[in-house]
Amino acid sequence: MKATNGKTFMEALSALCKRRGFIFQASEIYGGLNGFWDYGPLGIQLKNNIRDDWWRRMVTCTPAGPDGEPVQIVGLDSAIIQNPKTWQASGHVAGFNDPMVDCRACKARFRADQIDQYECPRKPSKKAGEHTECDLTEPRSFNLMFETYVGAIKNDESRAYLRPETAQGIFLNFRNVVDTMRVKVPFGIAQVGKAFRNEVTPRNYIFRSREFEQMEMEWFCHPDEADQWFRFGKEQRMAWWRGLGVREASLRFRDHEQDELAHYSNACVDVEYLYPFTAPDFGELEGIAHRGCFDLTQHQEHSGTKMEYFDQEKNLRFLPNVIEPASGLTRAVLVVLCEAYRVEWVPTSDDGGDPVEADPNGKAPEGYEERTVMRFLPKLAPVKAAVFPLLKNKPELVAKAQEIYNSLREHWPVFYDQTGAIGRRYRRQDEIGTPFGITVDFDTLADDTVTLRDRDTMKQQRVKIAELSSIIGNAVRG
RNA sequence: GCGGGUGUAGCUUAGUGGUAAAGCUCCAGCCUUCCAAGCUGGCUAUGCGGGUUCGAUUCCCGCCACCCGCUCCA
Repeated sequence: MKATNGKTFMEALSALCKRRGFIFQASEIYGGLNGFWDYGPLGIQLKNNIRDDWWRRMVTCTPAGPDGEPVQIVGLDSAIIQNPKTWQASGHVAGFNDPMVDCRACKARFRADQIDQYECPRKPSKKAGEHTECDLTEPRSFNLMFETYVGAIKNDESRAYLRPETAQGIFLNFRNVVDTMRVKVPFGIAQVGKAFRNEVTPRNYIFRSREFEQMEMEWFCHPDEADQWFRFGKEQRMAWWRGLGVREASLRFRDHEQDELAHYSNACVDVEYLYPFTAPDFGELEGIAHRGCFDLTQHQEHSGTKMEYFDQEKNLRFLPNVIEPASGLTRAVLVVLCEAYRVEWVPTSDDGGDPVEADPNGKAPEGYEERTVMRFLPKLAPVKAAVFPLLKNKPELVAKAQEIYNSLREHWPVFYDQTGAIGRRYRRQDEIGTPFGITVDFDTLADDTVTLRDRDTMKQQRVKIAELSSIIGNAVRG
């Protein structure tokens, strides 16, 4: 996929992200480290804004459920390193310590040293590998989890793992939350945090990295209601992605086939996005899984702690089923960046109309010039507004601009810039997606009005200083 | 993990077995009454390590990173 000047879209986007302080290669001065990324001053602001929007939707301002009442979801922040038995119970350790052989044909996985004891899933009468369609890989070790050692002694007893997903921390605390929060099934527990996977092939910028951030919610419900909540979660999640300003045509659902379901899952649907590097195909963005009672059962068996829930009203004791929407926060950052990035041609004359999307293969026509702009929704923009004195060598303009800047930054991340020509300052803000430019000129000193410049249309209007807060506030609330 | 390609400043590109050049960006100053203007000055680069050589950014080897295919992807 081409962008401009022969560069691919992703090259142009990652160059902007570096140039403007969104995303840097981790330990860049040492040559980097494959699969790790640092988020710069604007990147962390953007990431936090997405995270906060998810948290608001998931925890503090949940949607109404089928009965019209808001669904109940509480937050959690569990440890990255848990008792290693956690990962034995969850199934993450199994198969990691021994070389494994996969069958490409039937997706089955066998221990290499015991392969003659397995039956081929397709042909119960035959051993693995004996069927004509069997397509076995070489034995390989899968060490998807990062290992570390707890305490001073490094041995098998002290070995622990960096969590490969945040979900298990939620299951471990199911009883704690039920016992302390007066929640009733159905309810959910949401968590945002780092997860680590020693991926074979990190690829495609921040799409698949070895350290990443997840936003997961485990919804606990009665088994009879699980299918209904699965459908509900599916709709809610798609609505959230659209609410980030992602174009409808760039999103779709994809149901998992029976043979690609993970070991814990009864059903799974992916929200997929049309990534520039997968186009014309879509790529995974979020998974919504029906996990049945797999996890609570496993932890109940391995820990000996009862995970059953007792419904007082119905006098029912049962092991809840779990619906899990699991998405990558860092992947959401990538999607928002891809959606926002535009190269446009803007008319050089005042009455030339609105900016138009640039032809990736062409030069700007006569009367137009090129600009790069990040069209973030105001609620996601790292910086909400920039304040400029029209001229920096006029102390009265500078003083007034700084006064406005200082009052606005009480409420939002706001930028102040007095360097260079005013047009140059607007364009700088376009590149980081600041929705509003506020310029203090000589009229300001007379009537307390400023020009408010819109990032997308590049149009300006005169507004009272006193109105700025409500204008920006309304836009940011969306 | 396999194969191919690429590594010179923040970006885009020069160039050389012997002092690394330019434009844009960025910073400072001057100027400037609304969309990357002008003038002056400034910071900043041969991915890392070894070898050959009097001398390596240039030639050779290894590594690292990135890109493109495949592979993989709880």
